Amino acid sequence: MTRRVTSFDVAARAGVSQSAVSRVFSGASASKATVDKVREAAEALGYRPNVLARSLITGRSRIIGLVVAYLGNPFYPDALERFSRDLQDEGYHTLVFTVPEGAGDTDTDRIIQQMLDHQVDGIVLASVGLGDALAARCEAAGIPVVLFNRGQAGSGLAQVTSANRLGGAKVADFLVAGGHARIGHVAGWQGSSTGRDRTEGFVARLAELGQDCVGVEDGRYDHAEAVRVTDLLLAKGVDALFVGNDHMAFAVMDHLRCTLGLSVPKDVSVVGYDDVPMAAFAAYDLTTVRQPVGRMVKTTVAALINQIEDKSAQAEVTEIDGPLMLRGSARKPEGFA
Amino acid sequence: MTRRVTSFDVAARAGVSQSAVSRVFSGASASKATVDKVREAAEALGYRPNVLARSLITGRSRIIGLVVAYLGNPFYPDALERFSRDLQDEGYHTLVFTVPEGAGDTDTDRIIQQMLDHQVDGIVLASVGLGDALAARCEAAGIPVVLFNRGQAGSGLAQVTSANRLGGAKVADFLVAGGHARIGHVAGWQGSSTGRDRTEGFVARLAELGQDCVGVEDGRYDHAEAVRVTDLLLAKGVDALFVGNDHMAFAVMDHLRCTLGLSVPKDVSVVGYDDVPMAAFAAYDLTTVRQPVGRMVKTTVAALINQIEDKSAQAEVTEIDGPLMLRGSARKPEGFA
DNA sequence: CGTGATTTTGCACACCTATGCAAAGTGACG
DNA sequence: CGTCACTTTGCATAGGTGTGCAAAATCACG
Repeated sequence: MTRRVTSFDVAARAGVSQSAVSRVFSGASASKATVDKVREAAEALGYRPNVLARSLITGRSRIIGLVVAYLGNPFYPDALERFSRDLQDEGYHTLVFTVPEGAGDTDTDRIIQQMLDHQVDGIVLASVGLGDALAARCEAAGIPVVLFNRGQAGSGLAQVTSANRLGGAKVADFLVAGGHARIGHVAGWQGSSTGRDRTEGFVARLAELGQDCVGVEDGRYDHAEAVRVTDLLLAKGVDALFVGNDHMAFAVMDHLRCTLGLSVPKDVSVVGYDDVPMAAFAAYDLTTVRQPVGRMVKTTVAALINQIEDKSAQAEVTEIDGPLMLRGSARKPEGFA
Repeated sequence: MTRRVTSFDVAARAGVSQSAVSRVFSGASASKATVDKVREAAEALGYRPNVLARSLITGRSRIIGLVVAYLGNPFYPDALERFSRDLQDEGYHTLVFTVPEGAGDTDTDRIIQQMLDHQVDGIVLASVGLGDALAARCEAAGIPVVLFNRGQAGSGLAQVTSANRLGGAKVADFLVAGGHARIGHVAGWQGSSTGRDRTEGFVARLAELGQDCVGVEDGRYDHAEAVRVTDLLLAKGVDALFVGNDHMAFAVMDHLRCTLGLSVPKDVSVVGYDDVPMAAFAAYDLTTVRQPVGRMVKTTVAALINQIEDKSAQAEVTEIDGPLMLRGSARKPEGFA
């Protein structure tokens, strides 16, 4: 195995100093003549700057830590793929950390520690619960953090979500317009801001419209749990269900149709949240609120890079609106916009 | 922002030399007394070794590059999650690279280059086509590579797949035992070894059983394409379809049931390949060959680490057998084992 | 206690690049 | 040509760790 070719080798061949080589490759000023000589020598030798050495001295690794909890919900692989792509386009790379199923603060802290070890320039926390200690740790280390698809009030951290309250309200409007009289809600995990916000927006709008929600049960973003609480709501005689995310909605629909032999939307209308690709599959054809992943990711990346490049930048809280996708799993009001 | 605490700081406080600190943290030999002093000082100062500096000098980054093409097929997020976890357990981290949809060799090469730049200790290529140049490049750079869920004959690279030929044969056995007379095949992309192997195993076993395959059409692992060729096969009057992976099978089933109004499995039996979590959803209840992701990933990780730690290690080619999961999308032969 | 074998320790350097600083170079203008 | 403003260049050092080498310390044993 042959030794790596270094900037000194290039310098020697080009007849300049090592600094000159460094300057050419880090985009600092240099005369046309030098640039040409260096470029040619580098080409000939197959030189590439050593990223590690560069990071060591600049203190910037151009690596972003992406923490993600559960890829079983297809919303996240989609987001992950886009993060990787968008970050690549910006010259950054993605170090992925998965936090184990029932991870406590200890695990999260260990992961944060590992990210600090790798000197990541920024962190995206995708939908992971986090202790208060975290914000402080990152603050101390001066590492920008953006929460993706989850908020934490008063944390002072930047965050990007969809307009969850508004989304919930849209569903309420839609179901009421559809003439549903007994509406139930399989909520997203109430320990998460997204879950709470969707529920709040939904219930509040129902009230505004003069309807009571027949029942709200926490489905905890879990298949089995969603099915269990669906039965509770059915016992109350619901004719429509707003389910906290698509992933649970699939389980609910399967349960209604295949286990109970009910018809969707004839017996029960079902509305989800996320608009994952699968929601458009004919087997489900799920009416759902779209979370605009693409824009959410782009916004997150922009916010992160902004913070990285300008440490004094404000931590912004962004909500991105998404449309209600009208499909076949819920009765359609006539002429509903 | 306070300066990082270095091994010199710890050394000073512990009253030893910097080398001693280094030795303690890199697990080299040291006296009990030194170890204790260093540990205590490090604890007090909150010292953590600088990973970059360490990597720079050892030439080992403890980072694995994971290249993945398409996360829309839920098989890959599952694998990705497991890779991240298993590698974390082994003290490695995962740098994710996504290769754009219609990427040519140029893109792949650029990605490889970026991984070399980051001095990854090893590379997992998950189901990505690759030019011949690649193997040479990695060979030259001395970086171990393992192909995951795709093989390349004669590349000399290590690879881990499921027993695709055998799997295809199992499906043939099953469908014939089920009394199907006109069997068709929506093949996985024939440009990939997995696609070809499954098809070969399937067709060969059918022949052994004295049956002709009514038709074989390349579905290219793509929804729309799978649907298109399904129509071609239906025109030939098939009563059973073996589909090259679950992801396509869902599209095929949706098409058969929802667009054409056919019954699965009454009119047409459908069998998939992968056993992604969704295959067990009641809406599909897909009979399929399981790819044991867990074991495949563990095997891949083991093979990779083995190669990293012992550069002279042979590049092994491993096939892992998985069972046929009997569900409701295909007619069941009586007493089929 | 003396001697040789073995372990522990510190010194100094290597890994490879970026950057502050001062010297050298370039060009403009009177 | 002289002066000044400005750009380019090389020198030297920093960034934080691992490791070969030789000196020092420890241990075993007669």
